[in-house]
Amino acid sequence: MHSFTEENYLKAIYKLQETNGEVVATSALAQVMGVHAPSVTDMLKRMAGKKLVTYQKSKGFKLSEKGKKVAVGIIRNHRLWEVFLVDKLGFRWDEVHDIAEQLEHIHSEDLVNKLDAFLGYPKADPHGDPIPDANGVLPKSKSVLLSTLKAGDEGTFTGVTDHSPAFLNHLDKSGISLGNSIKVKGVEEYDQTYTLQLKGKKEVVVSFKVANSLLVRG
Amino acid sequence: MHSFTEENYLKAIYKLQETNGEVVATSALAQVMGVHAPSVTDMLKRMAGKKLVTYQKSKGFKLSEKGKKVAVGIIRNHRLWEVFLVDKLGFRWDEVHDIAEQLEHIHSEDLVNKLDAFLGYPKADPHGDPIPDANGVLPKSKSVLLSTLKAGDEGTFTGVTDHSPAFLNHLDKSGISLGNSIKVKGVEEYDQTYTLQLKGKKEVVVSFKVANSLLVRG
DNA sequence: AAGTAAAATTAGGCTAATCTAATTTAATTT
DNA sequence: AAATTAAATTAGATTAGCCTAATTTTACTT
Ligand SMILES: [Mn+2]
Ligand SMILES: [Mn+2]
Ligand SMILES: [Mn+2]
Ligand SMILES: [Mn+2]
Repeated sequence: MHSFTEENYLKAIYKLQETNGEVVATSALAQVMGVHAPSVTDMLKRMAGKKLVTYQKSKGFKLSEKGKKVAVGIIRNHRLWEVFLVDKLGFRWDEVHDIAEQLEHIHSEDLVNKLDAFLGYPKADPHGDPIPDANGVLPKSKSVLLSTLKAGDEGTFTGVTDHSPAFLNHLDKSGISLGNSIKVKGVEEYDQTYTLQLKGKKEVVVSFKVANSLLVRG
Repeated sequence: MHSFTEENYLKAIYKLQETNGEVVATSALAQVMGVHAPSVTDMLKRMAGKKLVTYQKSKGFKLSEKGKKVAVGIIRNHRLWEVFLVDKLGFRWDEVHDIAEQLEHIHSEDLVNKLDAFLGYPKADPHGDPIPDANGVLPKSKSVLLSTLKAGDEGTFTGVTDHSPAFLNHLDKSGISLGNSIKVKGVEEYDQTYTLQLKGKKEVVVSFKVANSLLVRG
């Protein structure tokens, strides 16, 4: 079907469109793919030939409907495998991403759907990212960054925007886990340090850097 | 690490050495890999450069210790994934091979060992093929072909030598499953048709072609 | 509007893995 | 032992995905 490389480009373009708007720049894609700009131009021409992206010379490009479908499929695979690795095999949430990067490219509709059933049709992966259903429908998130809350606000910790092992480990050490109820006790004026009250646990102080990578739902 | 292609070559060479003796011919490998002879020569030169095979121009080649280790690792992956697909996801034994051909190339020691534990350290895959342990040790099989038995002999059905879905489906239809106790009631002189008594079940008649693809242990 | 800086593309090359056609080496037959 | 056939290798191309260096296009300043 499609090569791993194509699938990785599609996924990268999808995520860039999600965060940076419809049209993607060659340089931005080169950066996230870890290749140089001419390689992207080259690849995009081939992908445009296969109708996976719409491409206008020097104007940028975006996914076609077909390309979007493939991208969402890969994301579905990735997140379901992450759930498997954590829930069934006992991996920690900071260990699974790289393995899922490989597993996401296994081609079998049947497999991913049976895996989905085996896992009990999870709605989110171990990092709180929503899992597209078999039709490619991805629930719209209602979460906001913890850094947008003020003293007195409350919410539930639903996800992270930084997926690095370093950050995830830091959260573990701080005793903050997905699903925790969080109340903002105070925000330091000077450096925006957050003092949090975790439901039934002790208070935790987190930097702005951390607060700015945590998603909460009111 | 190694490319999928390299891994597939290594696995193919390993299996050829197992059945056809130490030294493998270019043409034989080309045949099972589904490529033409010059491609094999080419690939072998590269693999010899990486010390995965020992190669003497026009004399044939065999796996190095290093190459053998990689091959057995791939086989371990393949067979464990097949167990997962059948035991956990509910696939039939005739459906899993192609998916396992993909899964076997996932690179993670940690993953395969956790999978092994999750499955309860199975000794054989759904087709009865032995699973190498984490050290690459592969139990020597004590099974023989059903076609070598005579009237009155008994045994347990432990594996197949033909892994095609067509054959596996045929066995299902005949009501013959892995682990069944089998007694040879008689062998037809003319065409070597076998009449079998399955423990607690009705008699089954199978052709020589079938008897010649079934492994039994005395 | 012209000049400069940044972004994108073109041109030309490289490697892995494949191919076909031609040639060489080894094995069999007579 | 010579002739023939079969197996293997060499020679020369191709494709996907990448690279660097050079050029062109677009965006931003003055
Ligand atoms: Mn991930
Ligand atoms: Mn994730
Ligand atoms: Mn198999
Ligand atoms: Mn098998």
